[in-house]
Amino acid sequence: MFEKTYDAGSIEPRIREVWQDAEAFRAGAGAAKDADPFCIVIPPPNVTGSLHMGHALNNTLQDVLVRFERMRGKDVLWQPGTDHAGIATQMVVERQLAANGEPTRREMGREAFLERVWSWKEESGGAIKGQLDRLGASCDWSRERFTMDAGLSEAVLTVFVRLHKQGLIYRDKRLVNWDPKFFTAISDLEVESKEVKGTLTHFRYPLEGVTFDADDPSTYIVVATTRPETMLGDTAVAVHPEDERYQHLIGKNVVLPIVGRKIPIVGDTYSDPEKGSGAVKITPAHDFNDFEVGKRHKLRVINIFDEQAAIALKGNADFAEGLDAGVVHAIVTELEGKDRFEARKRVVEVLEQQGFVEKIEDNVHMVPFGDRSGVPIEPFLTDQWYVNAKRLAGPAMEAVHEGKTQFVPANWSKTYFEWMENIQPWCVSRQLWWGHQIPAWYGPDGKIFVERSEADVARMAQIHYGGDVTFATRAEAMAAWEDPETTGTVLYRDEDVLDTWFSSALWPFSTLGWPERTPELRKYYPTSVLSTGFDIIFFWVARMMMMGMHFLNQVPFDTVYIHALVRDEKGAKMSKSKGNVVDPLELMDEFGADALRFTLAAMAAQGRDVKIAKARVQGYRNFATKLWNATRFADMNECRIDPAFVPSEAKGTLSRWIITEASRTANEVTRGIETFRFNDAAASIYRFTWNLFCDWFLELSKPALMGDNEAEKAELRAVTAYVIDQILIMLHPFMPFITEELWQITADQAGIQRDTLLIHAPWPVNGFEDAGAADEINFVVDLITAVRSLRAESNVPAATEAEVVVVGGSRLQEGWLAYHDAAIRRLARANALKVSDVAPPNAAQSVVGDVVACLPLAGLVDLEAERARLAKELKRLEGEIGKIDGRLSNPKFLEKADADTIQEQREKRAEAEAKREKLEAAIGRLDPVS
RNA sequence: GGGCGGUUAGCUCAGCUGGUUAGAGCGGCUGGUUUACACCCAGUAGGUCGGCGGUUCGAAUCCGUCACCGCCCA
Repeated sequence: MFEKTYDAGSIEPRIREVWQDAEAFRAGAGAAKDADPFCIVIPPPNVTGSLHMGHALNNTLQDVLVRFERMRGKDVLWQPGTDHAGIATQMVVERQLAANGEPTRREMGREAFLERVWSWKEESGGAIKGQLDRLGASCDWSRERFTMDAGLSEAVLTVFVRLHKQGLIYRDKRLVNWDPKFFTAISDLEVESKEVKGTLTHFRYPLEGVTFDADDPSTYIVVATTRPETMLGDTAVAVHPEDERYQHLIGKNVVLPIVGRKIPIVGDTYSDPEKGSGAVKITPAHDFNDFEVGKRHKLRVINIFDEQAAIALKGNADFAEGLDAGVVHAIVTELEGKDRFEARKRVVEVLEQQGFVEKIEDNVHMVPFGDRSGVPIEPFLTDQWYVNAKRLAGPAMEAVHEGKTQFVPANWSKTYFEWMENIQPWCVSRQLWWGHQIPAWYGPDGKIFVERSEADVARMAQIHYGGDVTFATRAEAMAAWEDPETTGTVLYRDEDVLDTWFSSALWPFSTLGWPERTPELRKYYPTSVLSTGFDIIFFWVARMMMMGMHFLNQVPFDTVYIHALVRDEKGAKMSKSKGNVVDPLELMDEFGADALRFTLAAMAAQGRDVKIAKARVQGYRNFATKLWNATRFADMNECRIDPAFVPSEAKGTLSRWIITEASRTANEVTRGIETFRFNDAAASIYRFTWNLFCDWFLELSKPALMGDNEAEKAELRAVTAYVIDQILIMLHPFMPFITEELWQITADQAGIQRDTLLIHAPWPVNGFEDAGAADEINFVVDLITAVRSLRAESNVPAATEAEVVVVGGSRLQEGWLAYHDAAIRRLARANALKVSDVAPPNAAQSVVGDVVACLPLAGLVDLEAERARLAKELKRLEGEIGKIDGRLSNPKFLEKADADTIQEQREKRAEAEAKREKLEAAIGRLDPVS
């Protein structure tokens, strides 16, 4: 039964259950026979995550697509799941341990720790699933996957081993972005550069063979740095080869202060003569640019830090080489173990005392921060595993060039290409425990075995070494290798895990069962659409493209839809630290999931940011209520679904008009969704429902519904029920809950059984069109609007009924007026509707198309005001006619514009001219007869 | 420094391939207990489409340029 008001909070959980019981989201549910497949893989949210506005937007849009295609009868799979989020998850659990005062990760050991993470995952992970459910996301939860589950881990293993055998994964010693808080490498995409107020310290490096004199610039060279402490690892000074100031010094040495190392002055274009002194210090172990300079000049690479970015010079052979042992000892005593910031201070102090500091300036510069840890990243020289991304990028770029995958909006392909063209080797190893452990084993001779399993490794190792092969932890293996007593060969497995994105890159096919050749893989791959934010193009889209092309030789998806970024009302990016986060869960609590979804869809215009405003959500909540009440009204008037009703056979023009409009709307909504113009689709269904169906159709129907023409009444009732059904269908992808609920209620009221739930109801095709009916109803609508306007402007009290006289109507129009007499009188608040050849005296007048609506208001009309109003309208019209005349009298326009346009302008002019004449006549009538 | 995008009503935004009287929602104002709905109804005000220049018969729409704002990459 119909409750008085629509209550989203109580309806939504019930509808969710209905879908669940019907397994309505299951792959292929509701599909037509031999249907085309339609598949979307969800961008896997972090297992630690909770629903934020970006998720809400993205998943709403995906759900609109998915529900739409499902209703069109396609075989739909929306594949859900989460990723394991290496660093984030490990962090969460470590924090929990700390809060409980439990042993740390290192204290409890790898195995115990991983157990903890798993049990955390089982209990608290994946909260987002319930939140997506709340939103109405119709993913096939029975197929839910997790990047660490067995199947996906198998895929990861297969990919790693194969890429390694193909030479596309390799181990290398390079500078990485090192996170000194988490003690792990991270990819450059996980680094955020931020502006920081720091200092620029200018050092004087004395030239070799001259006596240093701070007052004599010819005895030293000035270098400026934002990171003074790294000078301990300097191995050169670079100047621009064409810089006249320094040319004579290239090839000479300077003596590094404190350290005493003699390091060369090299000529390299990296040094910018315009900047600072034009000379720069080169620290290959601690700066990416310097590393390149170092390679070009074969400079030594001296690492001065440990993994916490604290000074580590004790026992550091690279550092000690070529230095006086006493000096090394002094430096170690002074600085050993100090972190980089303390060391910075101390180094500057010492150099200052010795006169080596020329000046220290305030300086704003960019500093790289770890996006998870929030600490400055340290370029750090380590052994890591790399993917040869350049090789994989080729086919991935080619596929987009050839249009096999299309970006929507197309512009984003630029971003994709830009990154792909400049792609760097992808560092995939992470010094974490939570993740896919790298399938690489090390032997005592430095040999590395990359295989799918320990058994495979054992076999290969036996061939390589002969004799027994056993496995141990890294520490144990190292000890065994040192121990002369050891018999056989001891191997240990790489302790590191893979970047989470490595497994995410396989998502479009690993979730479908790859490397098994499953039926799902065959049916749904390549998937249809990938929907995501632009910030993920590099992280994910590009990598899925690379992996998909490499391993399946097919693109992972036909279309990449890039949605807007959600911002707050003022357009600022939402972030917890700014405190401007709008919580979608709260919005759903307050206004319902349908309202939130509709808002997001309506605001998802392409190429724009989405600024979420509460008032907007409220407005669409009101829309849901409006629909609810309209349906309730229809029910009160016994507008019941009539299964025998055939819309194309409706007789009344009002019926034929609204059916025409409904089918036009269906076309618009269809096109909107097909072209990812969600806002257009949403606007279209909104306008139809509220402004046409509720405001006009229902209002115009009222007299007939109240009247006693039973045949007419019966048809209107059937039409009303039919159109409501159409609205429910078209609106369902946007507002699934209220529509499904009404689908049930209306069926119950009609005492019929629906063939399917609304979620599987067929989408409308092949529209009905009766343009003649539209002419008639539009005439009536315009007339009513004009009369209402006249009343308001003439200050006719709402309660007063006035007479309406229509002047100059054709026979046809007079017929319309007679037919709709009751409706017009009702909506225009008229006690009589008359037709006349002459306008009554002292009437307020308004030109409606080719007739004039008159409101005779003896004594009530302010003639001056009326004249002014009509004159204003006349002026506007004359302006318009003038503009059109300008065009039509321009020979070049007639020559160059196409025939249709010219014809259109002529028609417009004729219309305007006719209206002008009526207006002039109307003004003439206001003059007292003289 | 390189690239991308934005600037349209008080606010938030539509306006696709040039020809519209430049639209919507919110907000404002006026008036409303009409067989649903005040989360409503009716009416109404409000815009030199950021500036300048160009292409064109015709520019909010295309091109250039400047200004301001935002984002991405160095």
